[in-house]
Amino acid sequence: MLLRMSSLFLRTLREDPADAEVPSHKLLVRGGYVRRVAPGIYSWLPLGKIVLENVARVVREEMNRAGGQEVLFPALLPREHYEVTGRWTEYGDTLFRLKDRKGGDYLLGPTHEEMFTLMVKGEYSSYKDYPVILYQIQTKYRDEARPRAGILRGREFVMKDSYSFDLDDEGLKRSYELHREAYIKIFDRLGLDYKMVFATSGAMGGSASEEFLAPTPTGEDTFVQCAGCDYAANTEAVVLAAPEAAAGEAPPAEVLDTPDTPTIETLVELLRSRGMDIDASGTLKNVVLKTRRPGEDWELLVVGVPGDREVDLDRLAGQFEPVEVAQAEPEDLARQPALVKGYIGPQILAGLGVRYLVDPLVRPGSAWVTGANEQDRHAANVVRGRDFEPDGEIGAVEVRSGDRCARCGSELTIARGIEIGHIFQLGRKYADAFGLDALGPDGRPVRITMGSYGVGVSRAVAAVIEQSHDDKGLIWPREIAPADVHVIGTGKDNQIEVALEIAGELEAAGLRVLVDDRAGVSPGVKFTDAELLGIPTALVIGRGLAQGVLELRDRATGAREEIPHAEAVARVLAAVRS
RNA sequence: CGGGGCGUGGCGCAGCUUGGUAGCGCGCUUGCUUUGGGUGCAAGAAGUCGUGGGUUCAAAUCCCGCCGCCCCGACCA
Repeated sequence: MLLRMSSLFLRTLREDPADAEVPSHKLLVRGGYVRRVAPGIYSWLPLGKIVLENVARVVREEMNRAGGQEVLFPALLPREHYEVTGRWTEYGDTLFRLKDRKGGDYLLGPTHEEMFTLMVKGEYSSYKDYPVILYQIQTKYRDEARPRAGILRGREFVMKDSYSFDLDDEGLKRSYELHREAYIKIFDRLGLDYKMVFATSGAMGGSASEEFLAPTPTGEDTFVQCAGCDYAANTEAVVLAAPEAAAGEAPPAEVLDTPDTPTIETLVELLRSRGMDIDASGTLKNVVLKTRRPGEDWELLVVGVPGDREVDLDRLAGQFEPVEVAQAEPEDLARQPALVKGYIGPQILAGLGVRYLVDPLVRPGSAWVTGANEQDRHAANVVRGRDFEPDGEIGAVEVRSGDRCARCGSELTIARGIEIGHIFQLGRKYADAFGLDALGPDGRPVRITMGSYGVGVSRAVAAVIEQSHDDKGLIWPREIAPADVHVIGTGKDNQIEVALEIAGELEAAGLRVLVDDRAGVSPGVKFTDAELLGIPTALVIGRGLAQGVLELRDRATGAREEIPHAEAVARVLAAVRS
């Protein structure tokens, strides 16, 4: 490949576009890689298109190596299949919907579980056919409430999604592992710094799930990582070390008169004034929420957390998906008069038929001061497992920097990252919806179990830039750079001819070459553009040419070295292949 | 959807307070100049001032409505 800048469809900008905020957006636009067409919708110019294809190529190679087979579904899909799984309605406003001339409903695919499931159902029917992994690299659409950050979060984006189909859980696990390994290779090759974080798709779903996050301050996902081991988790899925179990058996629960103590703060203050050794972390706060399945009524839910903690509604929402969670309103509480605001305790919840979940920090056997379900009264020594039994545990507390890792006990820190990949064991949700079975060896149908795996291809381009740029411009990792080497001819003699000559030799040697052969453009402009464009290696044919000297530059390190003209091709090859 | 900001040549902006018919930088065209860090000089091309209405002799500028865009939040398989 040989690109000549004298004819390349490229215009670089000296100023940041007014609508860009994050580095990847600014630099992609300034470097002439992309142009905005509408909010969250971008065109890719020649250099950008090359980079995008490079990322897709890496993804494709690794998916094929993992045994995946590439297919391609339409982006434009009929409503009916998404009706079967309920997603036509469940997906809400984020789904791009449209009508054809006959008034038929269509959508622009946000993800293609339905289509893959149907395709497999249509072709395969025997257990001998399985397992199988299919994938596509396709443009996806989501009508985001607020697209932002340029390429990072658009309404149209390129994504690789793959799906595994297995006969049993063991097979699913293997397919999941294959993807995990493939993703590691992909993101390594893309030159990304990334973390694999646990991202359980919820206490409700419960299947294994991990996200690949590229840590950067501009990321939208919050995760925790451990200072002491390699544990990392999405804040939705984080597991915190539970506190030490109290020694010995707690005395029987007792009810205390605690007038005017509707908040944890006032309660602790009162008890301390009576000489009790207690702080907020020894109290059990019970927060009333409500949940709603799609199309059903709200139900009350009480969540118990240590009194010094806040409930993280976002974290809960992620785990309840697609069930909605919200703070209960006074009128919701009114339906359960036994719940006395400010004095709610878990002791009576089971009797009321109100669902009660606790954060794992509320350990089995732990003793608490909590509400007595009477105005102005609290109860002490209320023990989980003795005086109340929750319906389950759910990570509910707002995670704090300094919380302890459940695995090694070290401190956790909170960081931000861009989600570039996600693998998870879907299970039989879609197979059930469409009745995807294989006929087993015993002549009976076996329900197929699926995995779902995504890589944000266009997003990865932006993520790479977020992690790899400086104040001068882009710094591409070799594997996805638009070219291997940028040959720059400066000067008024025969530098440009020599540049073209060397560029031709480099191309013949198998390199992808960008050559700056623009006449009448000053050296400063060429250097500045080269730094903006970010090709990893540059070869300058300039004033030293008469003495047989060229200059080899490394974009990432800024290193420059004078090399003999005669060795140029060999030296560039060595640099590119290092 | 709530809060904030902004719509003026291709891009980035000034002009609006105090109405008089549009300007700067970048880019683009032509000529000369310069050639290792965004050369210099000169001459040019290019704008329904988001949109509709109103006030006025006169509106980019004042008034009202609408539309759009950006940022923060809500939202985000």
